Amino acid sequence: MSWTEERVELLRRLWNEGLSASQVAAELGPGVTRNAVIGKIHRLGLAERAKAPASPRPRAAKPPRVQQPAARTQSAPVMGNVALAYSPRPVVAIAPQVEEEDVVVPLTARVTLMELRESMCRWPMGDPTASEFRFCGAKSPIGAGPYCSHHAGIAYQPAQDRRRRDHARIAR
DNA sequence: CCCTGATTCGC
DNA sequence: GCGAATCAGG
Repeated sequence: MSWTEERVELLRRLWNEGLSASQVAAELGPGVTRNAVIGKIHRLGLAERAKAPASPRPRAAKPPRVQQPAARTQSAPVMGNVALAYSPRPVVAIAPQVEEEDVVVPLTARVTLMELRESMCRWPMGDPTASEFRFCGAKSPIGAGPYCSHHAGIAYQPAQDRRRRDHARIAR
C-alpha cells in the first residue's frame, strides 16, 4: 500500500482525533504498522498533537456505579446522510455488562483483532465479515498454541471422536 | 507484559 | 519517502 491522499487525510484525522499510532494503523487496515504511521506522522510534521497524554491506556471499567441517569438525555437527532460519517470506535471499552450469555467453560473476553494478544485464544467467534466479529480472547497457555484450553480441546480431537459431532455451533 | 511515541538508517 | 528495528519510557 501507499500513502494516497485519502489515506493521508484519514491518517491526519484519526491522529488528530487523539488515537494512538497503533490504533490509527489498525484503522488504516491490516498491513499498516504503527511504525509506518509514526514515520509518516513525523514526515508530515504532525508530531506533537494538541494533547499527547504519555500513556492513555484505556482504563478497565471500574465503576460499581449503579446510578442510572434518570432519563437519558436525548442525543441530538442526526440529520442528513450519516452513513458515511466517521464514527471512531470507542477508545474506552464499554462497561462489560456481563450478561449471563456465554457461561460456558472459558469465561471468554470476546476481543477484536486489535485487542488480540499473542497470549490470547484466537478461536474465531461469529461471522468474520461482520463488524461484530471477535476472537475468543481467553488466556491461552504461554507458547502452547493459538487456543485456550477449551477451544484447543475442540480443535484437536481424535478423528474418530470428531465424526458427526455437532458442527452447528461454530461460534463457540 | 502490555503499551506509548521518537529516532535511526538501509532500502 | 518509507518503515523495521531500535530506543526510551509509562
